[in-house]
Amino acid sequence: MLDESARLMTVLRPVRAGNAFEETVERLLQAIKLGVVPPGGKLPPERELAVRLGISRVTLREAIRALSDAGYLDVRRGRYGGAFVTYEPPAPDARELRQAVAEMGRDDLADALTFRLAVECGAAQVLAGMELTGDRRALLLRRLADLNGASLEDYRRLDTAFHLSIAELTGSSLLATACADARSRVSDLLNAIPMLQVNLDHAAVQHRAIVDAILAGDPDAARRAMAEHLEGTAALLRAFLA
Amino acid sequence: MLDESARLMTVLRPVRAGNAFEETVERLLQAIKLGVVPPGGKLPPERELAVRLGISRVTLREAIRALSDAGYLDVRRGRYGGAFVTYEPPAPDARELRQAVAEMGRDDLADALTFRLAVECGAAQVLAGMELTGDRRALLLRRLADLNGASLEDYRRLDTAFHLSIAELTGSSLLATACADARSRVSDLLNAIPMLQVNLDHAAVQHRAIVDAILAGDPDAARRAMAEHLEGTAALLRAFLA
DNA sequence: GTTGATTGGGCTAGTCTCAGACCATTGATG
DNA sequence: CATCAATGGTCTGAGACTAGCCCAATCAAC
Repeated sequence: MLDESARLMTVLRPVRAGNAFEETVERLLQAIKLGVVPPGGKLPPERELAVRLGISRVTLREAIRALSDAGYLDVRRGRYGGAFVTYEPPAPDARELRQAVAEMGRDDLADALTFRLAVECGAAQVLAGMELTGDRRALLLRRLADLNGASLEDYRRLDTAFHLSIAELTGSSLLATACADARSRVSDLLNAIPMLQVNLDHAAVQHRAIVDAILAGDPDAARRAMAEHLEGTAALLRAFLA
Repeated sequence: MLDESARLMTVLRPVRAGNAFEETVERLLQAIKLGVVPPGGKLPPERELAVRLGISRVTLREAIRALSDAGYLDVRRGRYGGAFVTYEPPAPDARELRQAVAEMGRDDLADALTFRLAVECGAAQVLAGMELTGDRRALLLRRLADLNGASLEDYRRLDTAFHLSIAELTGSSLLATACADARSRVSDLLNAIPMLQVNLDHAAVQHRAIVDAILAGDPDAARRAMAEHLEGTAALLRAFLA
């Protein structure tokens, strides 16, 4: 896998991850699990959502039906109806963690963690190297404050929001997409990690360091702080698996 | 675009970039332009390639036909036949550069450059943080030597090979894919930049610094060297556009 | 030469997906 | 209580895509 053929594997990979139905289910699940549409929130109307996703209403409805059957959504008819998110992240549980890893495969896990480390550090570095308007600085600080004031129930969702905001603030939608993808690949695993106060305290310090480095315009420090933070959670994951 | 709806735009984006035919053309073009299949080289047989790309042979043949009509491929029948790459990167030309940027849009260009900066710096950082076997160290050095000994004709292709090797060596196929995608988005622009000896000399020094930092296991230095290198080519691009 | 393996070229029946139209339900509003 | 706008539910005909099969061309090996 070290020779020229590695590049063939990379570029000549499947054009599509599955059929339209499967890919749509995956995308909606990403929106739900990342908390883009929070519990109790409503997806956009079918007609609008189908246009956004670039698929037909029929296919979208099949996907919504599947997620409804699986208990992620509650679909209601009539005006002020819609598809409401009923999914709440399960309580952290080391047993579920081991199962989730088994489903995913250890190689894929390593791949996902490496990918996440690279793109999130890259985003932090890039953002720290940009000149930021007051608006953007304020948004970053607000996300940090939201996270620090979060209940245990909201913590994961606001943590996601904080991390994704860093990528979004770079203004690169490709980078934002990559970070969202990276996060959703490890989302189930992160949710399964018990939230101990010690870890939350460490995370808060690290989050603060990341924001400080970005606002100070220090790409090196931002990269280092983000790397330290992500390595921390990756180490937690590995610890629960050993 | 700074509020919650940014995440809706990111996650609820089109599920598919186009139909199977279009996506296949795009993928094959990526393989050709990145030099994964070099000029004179042959694509895998249709039956095998269709399986790899996860599409039907009919769709693949339509794509090959389109690229053949456009002059990228020469298709020959019979045993030892196949689809041979005839495309050679056009000679650098500032006029073509301006046109290529116009086709792509300045916002998309900024997006692509930001994305590339983030993922390639991330890859360099991650690789520098790993323990590398002798094999892998040797491969990296060989890619560097190949590049330094390249003719002007081969330079771009071997430069691509060098950069992509860094991502591939991390072992993360997600990261390798992201870097290949980033590179192909700016490939036409890079090809249009005149290759002046001064710039090549600068690049050689920077490539050396990147490899040294990676082999020394210094993620910070690797990130910094890669950022400096990429900012250099980005600056060249911007200069030719101003 | 003849042969045979390999490769592109082409056809068909069936499935997936789509666009668009129309129906059914709901609940705020007058 | 009647209305009506917004939303999910359903159907249909057309086009895209696929799997599988067989044909045609080429050329090394015998």
